[in-house]
Amino acid sequence: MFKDLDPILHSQLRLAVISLLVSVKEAEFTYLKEQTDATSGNLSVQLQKLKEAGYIEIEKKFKDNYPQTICKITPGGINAFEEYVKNIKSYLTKH
Amino acid sequence: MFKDLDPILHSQLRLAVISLLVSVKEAEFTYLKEQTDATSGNLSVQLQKLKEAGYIEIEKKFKDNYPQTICKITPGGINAFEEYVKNIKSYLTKH
DNA sequence: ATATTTGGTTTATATTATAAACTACTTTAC
DNA sequence: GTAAAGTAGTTTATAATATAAACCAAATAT
Repeated sequence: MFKDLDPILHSQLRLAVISLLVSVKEAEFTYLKEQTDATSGNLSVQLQKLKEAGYIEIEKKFKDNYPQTICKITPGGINAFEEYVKNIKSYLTKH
Repeated sequence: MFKDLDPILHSQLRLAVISLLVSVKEAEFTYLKEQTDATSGNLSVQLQKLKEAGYIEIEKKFKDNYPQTICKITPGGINAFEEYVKNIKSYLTKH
């Protein structure tokens, strides 16, 4: 009846991040922070978790002398997102 | 861009319970436990939280000598569910 | 030069979710 | 009639999460 929801994605911030990365494919830390309205600390922690889960890759560079963190979604991340979307729909309609 | 998700409903078990109660209007503890595949302890705790939030009402009776817990959704619960459904959709499509 | 800003990370704390243990009673089997 | 197993939960303890606060290193502005 109810499909299990991937706990990695069942988190407001992590879901928002993946939702963004699914379309843009690549985004800066600051862009994600802006779009999700998260605090830096929270975003930093949640990005690490998405990375540990293999859902995103994180690349650290420098841009105009400042550190720059770039995030990209992986095929596993895309897949997990699509699964999640499919599964949560079982909760959203009346039974 | 992303709407905030009611933390009371952004929980797999509580969302499942509300999803059920939205259609059936009234259900026993044991029925909810069966349908959601939850442990008794977890269900008990989450029902209390839904009650504290004013999303459900809980009535305790006896049926055939056994204790019976009946749950009903409130107008506030219905409203919160509909809001939640609307809001989570902002996460589920590509941006 | 020192104060502030940028772009983060780490650590500590509060909140949640889950599981395990327990309560209270009933039914069934001996 | 009493011991064992089952019903219907609640409470408590533990693990997992989210959030905030503090911190770091370097750059820029005053």
